[in-house]
Amino acid sequence: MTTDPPRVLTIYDVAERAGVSIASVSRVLNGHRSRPDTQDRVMSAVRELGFVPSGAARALSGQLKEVAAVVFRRAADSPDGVFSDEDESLMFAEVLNRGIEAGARARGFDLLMSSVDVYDHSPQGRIGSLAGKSDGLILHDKVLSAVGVARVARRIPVVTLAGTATEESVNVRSDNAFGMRELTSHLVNGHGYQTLAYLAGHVDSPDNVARTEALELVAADAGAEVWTGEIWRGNYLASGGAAVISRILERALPLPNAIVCANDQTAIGVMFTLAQHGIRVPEDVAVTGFDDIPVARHLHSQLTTVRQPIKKLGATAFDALYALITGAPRPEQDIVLPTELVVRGSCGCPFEPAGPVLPS
Amino acid sequence: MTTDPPRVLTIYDVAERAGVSIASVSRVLNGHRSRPDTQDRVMSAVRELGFVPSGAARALSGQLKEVAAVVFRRAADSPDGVFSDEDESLMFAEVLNRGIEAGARARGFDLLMSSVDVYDHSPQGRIGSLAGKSDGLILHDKVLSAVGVARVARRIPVVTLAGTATEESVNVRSDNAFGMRELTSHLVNGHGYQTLAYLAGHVDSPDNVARTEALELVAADAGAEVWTGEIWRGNYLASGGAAVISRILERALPLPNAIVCANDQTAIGVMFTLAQHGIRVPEDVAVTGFDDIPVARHLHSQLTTVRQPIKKLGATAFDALYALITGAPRPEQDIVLPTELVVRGSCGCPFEPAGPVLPS
DNA sequence: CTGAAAGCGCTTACAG
DNA sequence: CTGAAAGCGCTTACAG
Repeated sequence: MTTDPPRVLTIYDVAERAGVSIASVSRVLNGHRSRPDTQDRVMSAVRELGFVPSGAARALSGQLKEVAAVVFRRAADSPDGVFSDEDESLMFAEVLNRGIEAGARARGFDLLMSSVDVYDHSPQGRIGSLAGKSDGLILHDKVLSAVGVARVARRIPVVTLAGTATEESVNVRSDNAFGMRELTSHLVNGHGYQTLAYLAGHVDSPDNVARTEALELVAADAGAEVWTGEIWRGNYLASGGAAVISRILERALPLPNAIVCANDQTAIGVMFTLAQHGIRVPEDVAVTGFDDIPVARHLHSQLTTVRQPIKKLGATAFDALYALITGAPRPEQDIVLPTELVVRGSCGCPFEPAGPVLPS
Repeated sequence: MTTDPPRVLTIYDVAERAGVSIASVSRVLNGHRSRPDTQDRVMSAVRELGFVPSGAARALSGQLKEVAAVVFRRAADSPDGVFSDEDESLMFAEVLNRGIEAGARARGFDLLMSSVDVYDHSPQGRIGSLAGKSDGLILHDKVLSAVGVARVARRIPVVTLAGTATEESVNVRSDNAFGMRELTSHLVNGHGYQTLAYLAGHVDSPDNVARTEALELVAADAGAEVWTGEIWRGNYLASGGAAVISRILERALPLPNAIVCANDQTAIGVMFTLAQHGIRVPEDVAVTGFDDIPVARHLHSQLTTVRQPIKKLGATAFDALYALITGAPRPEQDIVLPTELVVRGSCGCPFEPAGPVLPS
């Protein structure tokens, strides 16, 4: 019946109300052994007061913050019209984050999300600050160099996605080589295509390297040509894929039998630009993707691609981080999840949509 | 040249290395007055050591955590096929979050993102924990009841989005009434439609209430009928819109001249289901949305809708929260941003796409 | 099982 | 402008 002061509550208030010491309150709150009636009194006091412990104080006393920081790159709004809100479509990174979220939720962790601009070449500051606010870091592809990762990983647990494992950090990726081998084999052996162009992602990303190599290997085996090089260089974005095709067509360069895109997003740009020029997929040229992002099945024509278990990749990354944080048995340094070829229409296979697709 | 122990660095290490007291280190780090040479020595030590201050300790000493928590609802995967990864498309909430992020970035804040399941009716626990880890909360629509908001807002700064302002919290919303009046007037006065159905969102959400009222008012003025009621009740999701239309058609109930959807996402489901049944938009029935989410312009037919400044809404919410946190002059309790009618083809207007749209 | 007390790593009056 | 010291709100050996 007394009006409590609007001051923020501490464990002392709870202790006073429950008639016990702050140590007991702390123990009950953390589920340590204590007499049932002590528990009751503390819990009642907590409930009546609406007490919420200070995360900062817990963390300072050596407890976990129960926060994992996730860092990813976000494209600045690109200037060119059509794909200018490319970053506003749900792509790979977003699905990945949902997977991480699912993993985090299961452990009662919250996620500190931090995007760094594509053009920010020294996100060290941001990442340092995140390290101070979290128990561990999950870094998407291309956020930090291997050296940068190694440095940060010495201070705080780090898991990279589609990166490279270091001495101290764990990497989670999917089996790019397997997926690309299956896809390439389908194209050259299944369809008999003789010329494949590889529309690359960031040339130095491990994913991109692995995909190129697998493609070239299988194609060489089957005696098919692979076109690569400067002009076929994209950036994992739809706008990049569109730009490459525009350039090719402008210069009236020949098209291959199939354009193998580094990822689905690139394929979206490619198919769009081809359509603009009246070039039909797959009749005039086959196009394939990589990832199987949700929109892939709503495209025209429906995209043949390699499915990565995107959400699972995210959840696995969190689990690995959690193991690192809690000092559980160290997870493998390089965790590889399986991929799967998904044949739809854009490779030239007859394809009947399994169900209705979104109106478009 | 000595190997430092792998122990985590503190301000004491920096002080020792710089040959000053920890107080001086703290001052330099926080940009307070100090002699240039003190600054230099401290900064050098910080750099050489790679020191990152403990967020927990700063927070415990009464400093800001520089973290804002954002809570939003996320639909659990719905069981029905077509829209089952509805939550995997970039919709309203995601764009809103990007706006919040932009605002936060400008102030050096990080965002603790936390989604609560649609069916979680007591997210108190999660929200309590977030309150302990952040300087303030931004709550999306329908996360907490007004009473719940009021309670939390007594402990920590709170800004709600599309909610209701309380004594302690600030609300940010857009001008639903204005937008809906414009839209309705366009339909009844511009097109002369006599019957409008309102496909509702969550019946008790303030947005939904405001939209219904505005619609009914303008329609009544023009002598047009508005159909509402149980059968026209949706849930802001595409699957909800689809379900309503399916039911209507199953029972062979009549269609109105125009279906005014509570939001764009609902309209997507509506247009999809109409198309399935061979009913043409806008020839057989006009359809409109609300929000102008990015995909709205890629739909067939292109959606006439009311544009909310979604990103700006998010950024404004953060700014209001920041004002609350820093004790700046208190922002208005109810901040209202303008809306704008966007006429495209789905209302029956002749409409020539301004530019190319995504292939589909 | 419980309480008194030290300690986590910072910030900030308070003297100087 | 600088340093010694108190204090932020918890957790956890250490005694009892």
